[in-house]
Parts: sequence; structure tokens; C-alpha cells
Amino acid sequence: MKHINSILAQNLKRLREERKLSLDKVADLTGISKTMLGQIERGESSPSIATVWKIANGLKISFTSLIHEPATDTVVVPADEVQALVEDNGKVRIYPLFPFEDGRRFEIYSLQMEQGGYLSAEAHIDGTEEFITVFEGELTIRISTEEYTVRRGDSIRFKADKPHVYHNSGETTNQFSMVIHYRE
Amino acid sequence: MKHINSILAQNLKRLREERKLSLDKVADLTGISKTMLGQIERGESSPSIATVWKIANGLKISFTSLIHEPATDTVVVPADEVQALVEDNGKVRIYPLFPFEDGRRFEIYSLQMEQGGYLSAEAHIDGTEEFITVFEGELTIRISTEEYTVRRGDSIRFKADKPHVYHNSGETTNQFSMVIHYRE
DNA sequence: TTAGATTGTGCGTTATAACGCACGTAATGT
DNA sequence: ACATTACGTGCGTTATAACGCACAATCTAA
Repeated sequence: MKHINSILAQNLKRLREERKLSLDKVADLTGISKTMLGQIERGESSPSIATVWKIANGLKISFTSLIHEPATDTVVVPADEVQALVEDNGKVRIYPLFPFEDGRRFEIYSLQMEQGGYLSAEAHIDGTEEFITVFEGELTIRISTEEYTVRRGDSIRFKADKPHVYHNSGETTNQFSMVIHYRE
Repeated sequence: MKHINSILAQNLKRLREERKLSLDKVADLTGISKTMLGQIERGESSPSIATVWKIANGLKISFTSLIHEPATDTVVVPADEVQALVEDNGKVRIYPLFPFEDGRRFEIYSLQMEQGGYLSAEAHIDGTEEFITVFEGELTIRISTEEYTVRRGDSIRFKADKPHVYHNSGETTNQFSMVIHYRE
């Protein structure tokens, strides 16, 4: 969600400049105002799919070529650019580091829970597995009736296609990474 | 542009019902209000790409699977569902019948020009060709300095990578089809 | 039957996409 | 030097996406 606008921005700008077209020309070809096109190129706007469709048609290119991420070998995600989701009245902070994207069947989170924090998760889609490594503090996971406690340095893998609960059972704030893998 | 909303609508509804999810559940998974989700499913809204991105992520599916047209063998385009583009103060009406779509390298229009109507077109991208068949009246096309007049039943093919002008040189309203082919 | 929960839709409000217009800058021409 | 054109951005307005709330219909429970 963070990138999609900038991806479109880059693609549109690149495609336009490759063809040496002005914003006016593209506006004429697509039926989208050049003001809007400019804002899209600068990543200042999150256009509707109808607008993107018109642009693709006007430029005679596919929809996907506009939203497809130019294959990069390396991506850096600075900590301060990740906006946390908070749960349990701020006691639990979830950082989505590498969200699910086409091609990959997993996503990676980093989580932080204050002492006593709780987080309950619905059952994921069938066959889904989670891989957790604890870097700080202590974490207790309850899956159905079973309960597992993992501490600093420990890891755990479990099938996440049933409801499960995370709980900071230690005395300090904990921190751990989570990889969620979705079956093909 | 006409369909994109309904394509997304169908895909979303299908994917949701396949998994037996309620709008509330999907709202929870995606962070999009169920009101909006409902409107999208009914084709009443043209969501922003950021919204579509969130839906794709929440449901763990690719962006393209949401906007990809379910392969249909047959498509009917009723005349009254084609909204005309008008030029030359209403003297020229352009009906986009089969717009450019990924996979195909051409698009098909139907045009109608009242007596005396003019329509000038910019140069298309290099290698582009137009195929025109006149079904009613008379049509004169000027490409650079050359001029060609085609009448009912006649056809013409020309390279459209330079500016060209269409003109109804006859005494009655004319009508013709136009196929524009873009080089690979 | 009645009470409770769950589902999808309608309504009013707010946020923002999208537009037309006009301005500042840069490039071009004479 | 000046005028002219072309290009991209800022501003104010309008259209509409997106939200929260609440209602009507359907299903469950007892």
C-alpha cells in the first residue's frame, strides 16, 4: 500500500518520457487532465482504477505494465517508513515489513508486545504456516488447546489455519519476527 | 473503461464467496469498510488503486487476479452501451467498440460524420496502421499531402504514424469502421 | 413466538480524486 | 531584446471515494 502510488508514478513518468510526450499530449490521448497526470507522476494521488484504465488505453499499454514493480534487486525498508498497526490498546505493535506480493507466497512482520499484551488471530487460510523467532523477552502462543512458550533465541513453526493467540508472558517488552507462509 | 469496474466487482464477489467470507470479515482483513466493499462488488464504485492493493493484500491474492477479465469466449457490445465521443461540434461521432486490451494489438471503432464534418488525428506511434471500410456515404482522407476518397463499399489501409485528416466529402452523413493496429 | 446475532444495503459526513484555469519557468524564434 | 510557444505546477471548485452508523432482512436459538 505504501509503494503502489510510487510504482505507478515511476512507470507513468518513464513511459511518457520514453515517448517524449508532454503532459498535455498524454491528457489528450487519455482523457485525463494534465493536472491529475502530474499529480500521479509525483505520487501525490491515488487514482481510481478507471483512471488507470484510461491511461493504459490511451497509451496503448497494458494495465499491468503500469502497476508492475520494475524488477529491483534490492529494496531497503527503513524502520521509520514502516507504519505500525497497534492492537490491545497500544500494548501490541505490528510492523509489516515485506507484505504479500504476487510471486511470493509469504509475508514478513516484526512484532513488539509490552508486558502482558495479548493478540488473537483468526484462522488463516488452509495450509498456512507461521515461522516465529524471538529476539527479546518471552512469548506464549496458544493454538487450540496447546500452549507453547518461546524465549529469546527460540523459534517456532506451526500450522496457522486455526485460531491462535499470542501473549507476552514475560516480565519485559518482547520482540519477535514472524513469517507467514501461504500454501500454493 | 466501461468494464473495469464490473470486472473487479465480479472477481471480488467470486473470491469472497469462494472462501465463504462475509463483508465484515473482508473489511477486517483488508482495512476497507464493508460499505465500500459492498459498493465495489455491485460495481457502484471505482476504487483507488491503493484500495485495490489493500484488498489484494488482505485476501492474499495478486493485484492482477482482481482486475483480470475472466476469459470469456464471447462478448456482446450492444450499441446503446457504447458511449460516443463527439468532435467537430457534434458533426463527428466516434464509437469505441473494442478498445485496446492487453494481448491484442489493435482496437476497433465505428465512426459517423455528418456532411462536411472534419476530424484531424495526430500521428500515432511508429508502425501503426489503420484499416477503414466505408459502409455509407463518402470519406476523404488526407495523409501528409496525399488525398484519398473512398466510397460505400470501399476500404483503405494506410500507415498512420503521421498526422492525418478525415473529411466527409459527400452529400450525406457517412459511416465507416476503423481498425487501428499497433506494431508489436 | 420472541430475542439475539449476522448479513448486506441506505444515508449523511468527510476526505480526496479530478477538473479547468491561470501562473511561472524554460525553451525557441525573429 | 522581445515576443511566442510549450511545459509543468499551484489554486479553487466539483465530483465522488470512503467512512461510520443505523436499519431491514434473514437466519439461530431457546
